[in-house]
Amino acid sequence: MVTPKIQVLCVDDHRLVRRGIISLIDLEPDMTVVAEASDGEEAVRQFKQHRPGVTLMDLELPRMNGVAAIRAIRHEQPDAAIIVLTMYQGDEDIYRAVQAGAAAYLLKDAVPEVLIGVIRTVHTGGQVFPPEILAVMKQRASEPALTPREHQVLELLAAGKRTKEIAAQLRISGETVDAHVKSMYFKLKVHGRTAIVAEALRRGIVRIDTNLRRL
Amino acid sequence: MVTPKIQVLCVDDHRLVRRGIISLIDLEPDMTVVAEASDGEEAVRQFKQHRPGVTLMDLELPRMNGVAAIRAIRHEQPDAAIIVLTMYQGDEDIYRAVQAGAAAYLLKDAVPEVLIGVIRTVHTGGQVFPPEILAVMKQRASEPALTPREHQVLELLAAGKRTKEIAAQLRISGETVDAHVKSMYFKLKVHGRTAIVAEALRRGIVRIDTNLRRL
DNA sequence: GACGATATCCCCGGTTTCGGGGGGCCACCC
DNA sequence: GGGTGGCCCCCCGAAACCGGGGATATCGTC
Repeated sequence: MVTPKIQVLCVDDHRLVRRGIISLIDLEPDMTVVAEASDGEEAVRQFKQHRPGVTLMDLELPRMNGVAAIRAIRHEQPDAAIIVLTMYQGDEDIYRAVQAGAAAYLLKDAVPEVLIGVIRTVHTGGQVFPPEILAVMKQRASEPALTPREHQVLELLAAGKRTKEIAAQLRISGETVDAHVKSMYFKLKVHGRTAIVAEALRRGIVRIDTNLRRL
Repeated sequence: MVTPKIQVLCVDDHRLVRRGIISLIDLEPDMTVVAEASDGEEAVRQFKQHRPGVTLMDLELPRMNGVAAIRAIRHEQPDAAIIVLTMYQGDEDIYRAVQAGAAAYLLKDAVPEVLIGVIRTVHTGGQVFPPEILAVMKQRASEPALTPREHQVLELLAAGKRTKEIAAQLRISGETVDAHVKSMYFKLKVHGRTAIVAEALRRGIVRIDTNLRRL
């Protein structure tokens, strides 16, 4: 009698990483990688097509980020088991991914055996959050969230723009920009323009775009 | 008659990535991974012990960064063939790694066949720099370099500190800090505190420390 | 309909930064 | 011994930012 294998979808934008994960999983007799994807949109497509029992998802993806992909997949199938497997990039990622419905959160330097174990666990409906991840989640939950507008302002701030430029781009007055910035000083408990940018980057609230320089 | 295999040292802090690389290389009949390392210091140790024909090196490593490890290895053996295999993190990395003596620079999403080919090339003394990497090198070479002092100031600036704090920490006057900052405005062609931080991060000149939050 | 959260705009006094300018010291190289 | 470059210090007016305060409107929720 043949037990059906656990079908895994592997999403990561780096070929070599996918390669490593696949070689690892296919070593196990009771699981197999049925599809891979290198960006968020493809991940959703592949999910719809293959309906894998478990999805392994990186968060930093081109075209559609991991969190958005998780949301799309869970919208498609609300009980989809998704494991986030990513580098640590700040607390915010963890919070967002869990909000979006991730069933587990692992860092990329996890030992192979743990990954295998987690796949089995989430496949049967379980969740796995290591203690350090849980600690971040609890911490984060106790902190005030930024409003959408504040987030927009923060984004532009982190892009190096100054009050006037932000005001122009958002079509609001400079005073309003200031008001949002001041509100964030309180929420993030920092003082100063550069400090807020540093803190936001450290927490992973915003990112800088590191693309190969436009030539 | 047996041709000796190309001996490879694989350095990366993520187990899964090493795993992928190894499974790839060991598939080739004429090469084999003889050692791995997950941080810079271990990389140097392993190099001394095994004297591999080719070293695959990530740049973001704990304990000793990749560039420093490259320097240490080349100091040990000036003709050591080292391939940098990393995610793109800003132009500065490329420049520094090449300065340190890297024989090739590949991005982590390179196709496996390319990696294999590059290993063979550098093993016979060759160099491989893809056109986009070359372009960055040329561009960077034409730009003014920051002085050590400026770099220090930039680091503190990116940590969110303001003029006074930087002055205190560096034991210089606030005016001098300003002078350095102004000099960098010119060199980096930006205006404003937040802009200089954004630009420095984008280029990879400085980094923010993203460690799991100290609890 | 009252309430809370969000978003907008405003005022104001004090501090910091910006962007010019200036000069002096030292070490290294030609 | 005269450059050159890094580093340090200073001045000043204009602009930006800081950190309080308050006012109004909207939009949900309860």
